[in-house]
Amino acid sequence: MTVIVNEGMVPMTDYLKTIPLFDILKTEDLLKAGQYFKVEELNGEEIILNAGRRCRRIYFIVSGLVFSYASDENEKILWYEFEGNAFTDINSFYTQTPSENYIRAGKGRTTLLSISYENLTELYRNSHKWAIWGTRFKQNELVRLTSYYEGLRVKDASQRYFELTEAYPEILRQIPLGHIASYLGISQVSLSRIRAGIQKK
Amino acid sequence: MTVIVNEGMVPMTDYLKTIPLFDILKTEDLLKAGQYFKVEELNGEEIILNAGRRCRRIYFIVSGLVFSYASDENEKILWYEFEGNAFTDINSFYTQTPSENYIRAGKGRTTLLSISYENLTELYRNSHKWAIWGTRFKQNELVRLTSYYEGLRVKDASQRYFELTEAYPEILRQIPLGHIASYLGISQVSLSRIRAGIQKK
DNA sequence: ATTGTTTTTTAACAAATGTAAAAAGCTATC
DNA sequence: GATAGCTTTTTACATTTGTTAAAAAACAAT
Repeated sequence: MTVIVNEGMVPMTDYLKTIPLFDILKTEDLLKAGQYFKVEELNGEEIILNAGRRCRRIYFIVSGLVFSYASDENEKILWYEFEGNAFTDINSFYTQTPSENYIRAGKGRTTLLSISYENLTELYRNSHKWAIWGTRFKQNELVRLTSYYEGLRVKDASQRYFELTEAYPEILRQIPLGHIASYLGISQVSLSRIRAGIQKK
Repeated sequence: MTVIVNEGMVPMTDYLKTIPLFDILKTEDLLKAGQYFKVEELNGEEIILNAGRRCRRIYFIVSGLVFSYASDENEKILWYEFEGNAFTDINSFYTQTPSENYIRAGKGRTTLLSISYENLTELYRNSHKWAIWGTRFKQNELVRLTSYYEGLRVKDASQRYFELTEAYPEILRQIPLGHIASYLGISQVSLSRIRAGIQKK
């Protein structure tokens, strides 16, 4: 059950300031944008976006985690995202067309900030500062995407697994191994083999 | 040998107008930016970026084609880019750190527009219009990257090969099959098998 | 504790893919 | 048109990886 929290009680800028991505903006810029953002809280593994529907919003994870998976029979995990980062279905959101993927919250409590495509575009049009933020933000997204996907091409699965466990040791313990395997682009059996150290080196 | 052509002879706006990506900008905006861009012409398979060096510029392909490959022993092809599109080493360019990959021009003649990271950032700072263009441009890049890489995860190699040959039939004939195989994420032998129709379906 | 449920590992097998090397096909040049 | 050099296909083999199924382990709950 989606719950929209703290309407007008906690200032929106307080929420925005919890997200490092907004660090380059001044308080006055955040104030200008506050009206466009929404806070919501999810409990359990709720679906945030259904395949076939247009993704209307981009989300910023205040706490918890979120993942997306393909709508084919394998339901392959496409992306996992953690606290402090942004999340959306890139294709659906930026082209405003129906999505081929699902987005779901992880177990436990998840707190999200979000803004609609229309409002974000409007923000860029109305504020030079926010437009510059937009170029910076999307640069970061490009770098993150590219790092992940080039890694998928250049590194082998066990290397990627060990990098992942080093980067997010605690978070990974909350995620079923089947999902991690899928995220790494391998089967759960292969991941078990890697974990067992059967893999050379 | 890199040749910088047409210094001051053909107005830069004429070059910029050949790139569809700049369509949303008015002539006055293009004029404002003309001084920042450079035109160059390459003959043969010249190296545009060496691994280990910082990628200083983002390129727009007026004609010809360009590709990047990893600096590991396999020299895996990471990306092919065609006429009308932008090209850079995303990690190196947007973080201004040394690159792990090479960028090279394809065979034949290649004409490129380019702008440095510093000048691009400056353009965003000086012009709200260009900053908005920047958000739009990077959105497109995000969508293109995501489409390609999600395809890599969800579709099998033969499906991707046939999609590629449908999209760029003439261009593919100029590219050695080893490169195409690498781009598709498979070995050249596997690609030969696909082409021979050994593959089921 | 014991039972039931879920997650993870193991085992056995089949299928796909890569590697290396040889063969065939092209292109260009003398 | 013969030779050399390059690209592509084929062959044979080894390895990896996925699939299915079952066993084991871990976790919850009564």
